[in-house]
Amino acid sequence: MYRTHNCGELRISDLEKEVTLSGWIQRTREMGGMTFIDLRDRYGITQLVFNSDDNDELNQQARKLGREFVIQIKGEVIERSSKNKNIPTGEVEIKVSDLTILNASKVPPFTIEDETDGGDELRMKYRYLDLRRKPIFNKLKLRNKVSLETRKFLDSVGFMDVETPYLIKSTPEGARDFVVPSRMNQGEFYALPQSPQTFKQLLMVSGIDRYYQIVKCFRDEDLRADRQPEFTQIDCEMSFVNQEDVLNVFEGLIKHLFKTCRGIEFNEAFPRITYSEAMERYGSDKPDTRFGMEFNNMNSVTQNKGFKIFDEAELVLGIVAKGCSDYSRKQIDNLTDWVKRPQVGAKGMVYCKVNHDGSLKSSVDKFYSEEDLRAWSKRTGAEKGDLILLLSGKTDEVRIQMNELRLHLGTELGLRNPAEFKPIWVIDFPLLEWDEDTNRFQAMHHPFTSPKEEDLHLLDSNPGKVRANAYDLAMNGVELGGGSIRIHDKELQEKMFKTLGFNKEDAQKQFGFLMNAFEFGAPPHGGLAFGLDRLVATMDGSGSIRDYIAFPKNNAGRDVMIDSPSPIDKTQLDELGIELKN
RNA sequence: GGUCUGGUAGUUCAGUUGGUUAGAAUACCUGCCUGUCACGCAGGGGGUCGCGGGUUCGAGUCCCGUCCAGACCGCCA
Repeated sequence: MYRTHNCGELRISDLEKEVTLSGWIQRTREMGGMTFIDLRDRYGITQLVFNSDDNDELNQQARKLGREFVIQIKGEVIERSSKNKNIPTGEVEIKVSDLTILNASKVPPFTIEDETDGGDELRMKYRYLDLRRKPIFNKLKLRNKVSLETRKFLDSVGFMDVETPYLIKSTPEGARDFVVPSRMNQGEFYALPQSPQTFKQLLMVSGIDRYYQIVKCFRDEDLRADRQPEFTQIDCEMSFVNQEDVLNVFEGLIKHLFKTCRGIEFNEAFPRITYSEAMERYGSDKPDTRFGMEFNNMNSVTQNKGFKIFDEAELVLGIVAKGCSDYSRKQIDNLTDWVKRPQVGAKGMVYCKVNHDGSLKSSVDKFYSEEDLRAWSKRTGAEKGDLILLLSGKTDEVRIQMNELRLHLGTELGLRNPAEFKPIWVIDFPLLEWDEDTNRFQAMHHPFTSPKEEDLHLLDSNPGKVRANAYDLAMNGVELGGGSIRIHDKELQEKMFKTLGFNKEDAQKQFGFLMNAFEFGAPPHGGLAFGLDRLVATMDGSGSIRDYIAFPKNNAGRDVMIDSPSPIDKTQLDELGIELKN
């Protein structure tokens, strides 16, 4: 038997017990004739004590042990003469009578402590050591809890877990596919699913009625702090539902998860905002509503006063930075430089200070009278001590730029509290968006999304104006997930493919299986998918998903621990019928 | 594909206008220390300054190229 107890459970009530413990050596402290060892496992730390007065040989052995050695000990639980209130086991220690080294360890390349000295690169290379650290372990533990509670909740409301295949068919729509060559079908390739979308719809045709799956999805696109090439979705689909039904069920899921995993209760219904309103007020389809600083349309109070930049702009937007009227010239210059970076791309920024004495000072005083500026502060609701910032340009561009500025200022001013959670449903997404590169419309969500009934008549005349039965859940500026009510009618699905520029043959070749299925009694259905990695990270107040994945990939899509991807040898290539270009 | 930031001891970092033998902390090793718990004290070892080229009397420092890492833009139905 390797252990009678773990390293986190012994208490003062266990005094005089003979116990066996196993674990890793966190630290050794030598005190002349005494040696203290912190023994660590997943559950905690227990102090071992060796004394040369009792057993000099054993004490000498203990001194030879290094960090991260795996040992097993037998001994008696005794009361400490000086106690450590910082750890749960701090009142007791083990007077060791028997010591076995189960495995030695090299000196670890970084310290296995909460505040490690290891950098990201090193931690990823030795991820198995990184995972020994409590902060990282706790992240995986939270993920486990969220995953478990998701299953409990969805099961309790009748959802059934069904697995769908990972080796499927490549489609040109959407993200790039990871492809897998087929040995038995040379020259042909499987694709890894970007999502189980079509399969879950087919399961609705099968009468599964309520499906869910916590499932890996794969996208061969560039990475970000919140994007990995393989990621996990909570993927769901329901039959005989409208948008309202779907939103209610999954608002219930999110509330359940926050309550059970974080002890946070949302008493109100999640607010809803239409896509167009979200763009007008926040310039984003995933607004961070933890703070205000909403956009104000300044066109009527800034144009036709002789300032050419504003006069020629399609849209002039203003936001208020609370209490920032005493920003120095340098601070404002820094902000201006920030919005002019290529990543944001603004041409410039206009400011107007509403000073504490009520006077107004702007960077464009030459063009605007005091009265004009009064109108600005009235329009934006700026008060004494505030700073108004204005950007102008083409509507789409200036909204994106202002969104960046708003989030930047929100961060700078400490308004984005990681302990605060503000969910918001964004609804009524456009069905299509114009793609400049291919000169055609693309599905904003995916080609199976149903148009709003009342907008159907626009599908031929003005496709860009058609709204979809599509919805996202955003929280704290993060898109947690989204979904739609799907098309379940073959004719409409065919028309959709036509609008997207598919000819009939291609549509049949790629999605014939789905349209054929629609001819055999497809029920109305819809669903939604949450990104589990993002959800867990957001619930934990973190913007990066990497630490919530046991073995993540780096910026370039590489796993630096196992060093993949890697070349394969010629024999393997030959079997697959593949020849490399160079 | 692009922009930005970084790469110096095992690790995290400092290193001034280009100028002596490249430092600190921590980790590691040795010795001392009987109530430590970030123990303490004394001593010690440890460097191809990512790599290649260039400028210079002289390069960790400047220039060019390249590799690696991170953040972002494009991309992500």
